[in-house]
Amino acid sequence: MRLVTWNVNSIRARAERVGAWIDRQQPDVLCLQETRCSDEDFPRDLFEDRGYAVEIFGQPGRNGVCIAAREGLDFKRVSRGLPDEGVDADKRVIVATVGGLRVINVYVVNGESLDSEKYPYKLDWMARLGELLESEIRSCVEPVVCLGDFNIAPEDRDTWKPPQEGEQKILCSDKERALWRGFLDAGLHDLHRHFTDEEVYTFWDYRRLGFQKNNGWRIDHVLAALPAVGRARSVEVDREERKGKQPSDHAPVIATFEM
DNA sequence: ATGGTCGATCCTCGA
Repeated sequence: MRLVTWNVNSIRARAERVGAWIDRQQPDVLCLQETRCSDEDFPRDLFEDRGYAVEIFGQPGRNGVCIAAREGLDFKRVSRGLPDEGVDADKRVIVATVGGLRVINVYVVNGESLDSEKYPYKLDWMARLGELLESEIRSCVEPVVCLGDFNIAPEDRDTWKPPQEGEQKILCSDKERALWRGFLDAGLHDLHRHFTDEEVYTFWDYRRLGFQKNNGWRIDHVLAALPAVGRARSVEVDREERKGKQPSDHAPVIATFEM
């Protein structure tokens, strides 16, 4: 089972690259973030023509998530959004049982900076995600996997430019990292760290020649609860996909499971 | 020393 998370930064702008990548990499389940597209405008054919079913949760212009899965893997119990959200809430999470896993695909709030009003929103959103995760882990019969763009570098080695001693920076702040550790305390394991101590990045800013200088961040993660950790075999970042013409600013992360 | 992008949408905002 090849399970993928990839922030594509617009599914319509990325359609050609996403299609070619699927053809090469043959994922079984593909969790995308920042589709940046209304459900009405979503290019379903991109997936369906390749033999994938797709469940979408989008909004015009920003955010938006989807899960595509090889036909036959059988989507069940699909849910959209965090519990008790209004209809106008950001479209940032979609959950489905597919391929024998409980898959929680998330696009965590970026937060912008610590003095932005988006920062407390991020902390609150993460706390509410934490409640969803605990509830899924507690109640779900299938092994739980939560993957996506978490907009968190869990440790200083997960960014090219860690904060100075005593400094608080977005994606690295004590409060963000405490919420991240809360996910781990709930029983989830960071699969990348489960397999390796390697420093790898998943995101490089388009600005300031981020990729050329390897000024990157490891902010796209695959978290797995215990039964799924036992089935996990590898986690790889497809850094090559960040190269070339019109790449997303994030690389895909591929986790494999023996099911 | 500094700034160097991209995408969607409206000519700015968000990342």
